[in-house]
Amino acid sequence: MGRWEPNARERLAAAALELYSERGYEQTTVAEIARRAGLTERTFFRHYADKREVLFDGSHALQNLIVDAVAAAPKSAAPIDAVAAGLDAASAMFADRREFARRRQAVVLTNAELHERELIKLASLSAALAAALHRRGIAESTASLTAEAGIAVFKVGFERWVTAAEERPMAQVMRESLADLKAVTTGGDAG
Amino acid sequence: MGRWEPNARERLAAAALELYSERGYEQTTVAEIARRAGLTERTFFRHYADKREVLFDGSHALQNLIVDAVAAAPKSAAPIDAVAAGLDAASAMFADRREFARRRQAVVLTNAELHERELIKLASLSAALAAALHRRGIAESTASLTAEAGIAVFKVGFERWVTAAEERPMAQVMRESLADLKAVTTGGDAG
DNA sequence: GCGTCGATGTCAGTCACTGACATCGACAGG
DNA sequence: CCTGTCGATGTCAGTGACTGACATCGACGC
Repeated sequence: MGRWEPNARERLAAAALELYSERGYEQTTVAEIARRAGLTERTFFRHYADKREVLFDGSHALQNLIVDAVAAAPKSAAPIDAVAAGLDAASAMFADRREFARRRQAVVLTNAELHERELIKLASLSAALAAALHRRGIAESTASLTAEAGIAVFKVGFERWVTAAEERPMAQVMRESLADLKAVTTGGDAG
Repeated sequence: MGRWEPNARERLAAAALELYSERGYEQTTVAEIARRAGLTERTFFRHYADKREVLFDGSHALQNLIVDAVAAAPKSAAPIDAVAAGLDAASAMFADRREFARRRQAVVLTNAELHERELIKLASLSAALAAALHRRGIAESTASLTAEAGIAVFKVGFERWVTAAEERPMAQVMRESLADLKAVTTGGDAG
């Protein structure tokens, strides 16, 4: 063991979410986050590239999960169905974290800088998704479009899932949202 | 006339795009932009909220244009067709600005902060689009999904239009992209 | 016991951004 | 013609995010 308490990174992430919730993102200084975690400002920046990134530690894992699920989908599956498999995998990750997701989302959506960061994480996810589809033999431009559509479903589905009055399985909400997209793009009625 | 050269705002925007292109966004200080425009750093921040915003002056006009076109679409038009009308209006705005759009896009996509800002502008556009669809009687959640799908088409279509070898009307590229989305969401073949 | 290593601390510096106050030509009213 | 207001700009001092250089010190291998 080192000279210090373990899990510095996790302590920083927890302290940041607390403080951003309590008094708002802008009203929180990095020095305060570090102090609450028992560390210094400089150490914060050794763990996280900036003040926003501390809320997005899990995004890389989520991306890998989705990409792997897309790659693992049966060869016969249509592009949109491979994407659906990715959404299922993502849903599994969030299954027992709805309360956490809700708290975090409340913070992210009330601050423009954090929202921007969320959006670029989703753009990165979209690019990775497009690459995974391309590896399945889909033309690049079509793959990008399919990926963007998948992210659109994810965004709307996530929003529906997080704000729903009664708790429902995220996978089910995602499938509904995907069905709505299909309905809406074919000119049919979705709701 | 005032004591100063007119069009301070435009001069700042031009100077910023030049400097960001020449030496990169991060290597450019706001003081340098202001100096090239014959102004001071403080004045820059009176015209633009931050160093990124100076490249996004037209986004509000674009949003209004699209929202108005959606509102003006025939009542009988399906949601997705109202969105298509919005994309047509957007295409008209860019008709004679392909070179400018290309230069600007090159800068925006090579810097993460600028890319983030672009994404949140598109998110704002998506929200406005959803609201316009909602005003047409579409259920809120369906409106959001349709709007997100429309933005996905816009993103991919814009990318195709800007990077295409031969110049083609943006409206045509957008309609192709929308057709591809429809094909892909119904499991058909798009390319 | 000793030297290396890795996580942290300390400190000084740059730059984005802000608030308070000063400047000064244009313009309106007298 | 004088004068007071106004709006765009300038000046200056400050805060806070973020960085580079260097110091510290327990763990661990030898």
